[in-house]
Amino acid sequence: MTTWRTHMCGEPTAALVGERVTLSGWVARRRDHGGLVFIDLRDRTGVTQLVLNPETAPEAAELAHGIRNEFVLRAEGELVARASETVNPNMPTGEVELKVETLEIVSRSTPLPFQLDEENVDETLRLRYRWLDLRRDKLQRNIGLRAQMVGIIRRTMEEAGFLDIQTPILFKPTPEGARDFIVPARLQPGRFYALPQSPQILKQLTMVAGFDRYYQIAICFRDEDLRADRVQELTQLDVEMSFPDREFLFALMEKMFGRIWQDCLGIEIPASFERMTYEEADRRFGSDKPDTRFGLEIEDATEATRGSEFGVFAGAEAVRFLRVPKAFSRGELAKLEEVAKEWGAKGLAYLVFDGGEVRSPIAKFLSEAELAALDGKDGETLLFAADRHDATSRVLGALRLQLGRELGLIDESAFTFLWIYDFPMFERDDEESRWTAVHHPFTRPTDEWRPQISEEPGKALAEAYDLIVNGNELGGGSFRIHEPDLQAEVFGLLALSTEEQRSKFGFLLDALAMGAPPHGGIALGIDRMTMVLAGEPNLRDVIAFPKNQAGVDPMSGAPSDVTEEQLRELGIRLAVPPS
RNA sequence: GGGGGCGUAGUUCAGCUGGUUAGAACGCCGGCCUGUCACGCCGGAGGUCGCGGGUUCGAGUCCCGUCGCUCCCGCCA
Repeated sequence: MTTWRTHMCGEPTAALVGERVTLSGWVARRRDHGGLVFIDLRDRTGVTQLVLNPETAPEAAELAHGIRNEFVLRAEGELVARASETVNPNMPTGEVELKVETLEIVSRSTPLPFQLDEENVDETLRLRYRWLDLRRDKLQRNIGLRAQMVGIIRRTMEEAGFLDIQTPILFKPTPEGARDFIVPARLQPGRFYALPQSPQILKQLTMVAGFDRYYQIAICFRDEDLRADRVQELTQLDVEMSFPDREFLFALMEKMFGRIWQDCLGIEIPASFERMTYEEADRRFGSDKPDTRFGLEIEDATEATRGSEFGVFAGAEAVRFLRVPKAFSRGELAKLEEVAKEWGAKGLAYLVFDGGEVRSPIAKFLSEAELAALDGKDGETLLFAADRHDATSRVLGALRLQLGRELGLIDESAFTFLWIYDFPMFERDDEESRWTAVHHPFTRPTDEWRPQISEEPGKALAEAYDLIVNGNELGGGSFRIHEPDLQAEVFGLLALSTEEQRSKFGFLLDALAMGAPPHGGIALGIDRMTMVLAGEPNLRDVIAFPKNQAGVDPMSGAPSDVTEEQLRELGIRLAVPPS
């Protein structure tokens, strides 16, 4: 209770009837009857109806005629029960109203650039007037959920003995990963800091420093192109522990998510999450982040069609298919083929089992035995990909997701939590014909693979894991390399010369050589977690002040030009004219 | 870097196979209204049809270019 208000606008109930109440908030709507005026007064907690009666409060009623949407008011009076026929069952405070005696216009508003209750407002406009946009129910809820979630995260980590340690924002460029945001260093002309893509190395150093358990809600910067689920500055829960144990780490995260879902949504989730190897996820779902809210799993027909007369099948490394519970029309199949081609397929072979017939251009090439092995039921369509194994995964994984959505197979109210583990250490970069790290270069191989990663880098498995919820990668982590010789071996496989290793990561190798404990951890995307929690398809709607897809903030105009003087101080000359 | 979609009052949208003065709702301005809750009623203002060019007797509509936004691919250790 302050001089501004005795209650929040969402609080008045029948229990408060008869009390003197003062509310402050925004005008959500005004209904001016010429005599009586009704105003819906809103704050973060809800809405209460104000009634202004010219007979009992002539000054306040007079003032109310000039009030418009989004004015800020302070209203004082008696909270009264509404007559039964005027109760509004659609609002939580609908049984009561504030009979205003004193009204104060605290702050006025110009006419709004858009209506707060209008749907589909152009996003540039929303971002330009973000302070208004944020007043809308949905964004109030999203930002509120996010704050609640971060509170639970901090409590959970503190209880488990993790120390919140801040790491620098101005750090060293790390050209191995995403593109860096670069910051010129005025005190060191011609040199640059980089904004961290993640505090990865620094958190490892806190382990070498003996802090044992570290966490941080860290902002990470990646200068890459944006998507609905990707921003340039992301917030992550960054966690690291010494003498790590995977069961301990998984259980801690499961406890944290359990609390978040319970407190924020009132939903009980499994006490421990399902687990799946990378190989199994790829085999069954064609993805390393499968959405397991629905089936439609990929089936394999490689062996069944090995000797087929259909050359495309017989000659392919893998023949795999989706068994879709629908007999598609020719037009639908043409569209699906377009999708398959977008994902790199040359075409889309299919068998439609429809009314006792098989509709398909390829059926005539398949033997009775082959058809029998595929076991098509009436009303089904089998969609095939025949190619290298990874290509069939890509195509069928994408088709599966699209069909899951289109055919309504996804239970939108469900949450499926899933650990994926046993990731490969390396993948081949065909363009540069070298190995790159699947997770990052500091990830250790599994104990089994440790002695032999250099012999078969393409097969080596990493002690790495991802957490997937409803097909969204919420984060991932690994156990790290704490032995300088192993780290050097991995750097070598990644085609980093000894000189590069020293210049880029010398401090890490030095640290590992001075008593580094085994350590490992995880990082979870706070923005994406909020997205899943709030059921938002777009990351920007869970971030208070996001930038658009071009990395521009329509509100402030950032990024912007700097003055000649600023550039001169930094020793920088532009090679492109200022836009 | 590539592909798809969108761009018409302040806002959300309609505008047909090219054809008179580009409409509606909300918002805004003026007036009326004492139980509304998307209050109601009467009246009014408000448009570079993103921008440039072309085709045509005539372009919001067709064509070319361009800009902006958005979704996706690439990219994101």
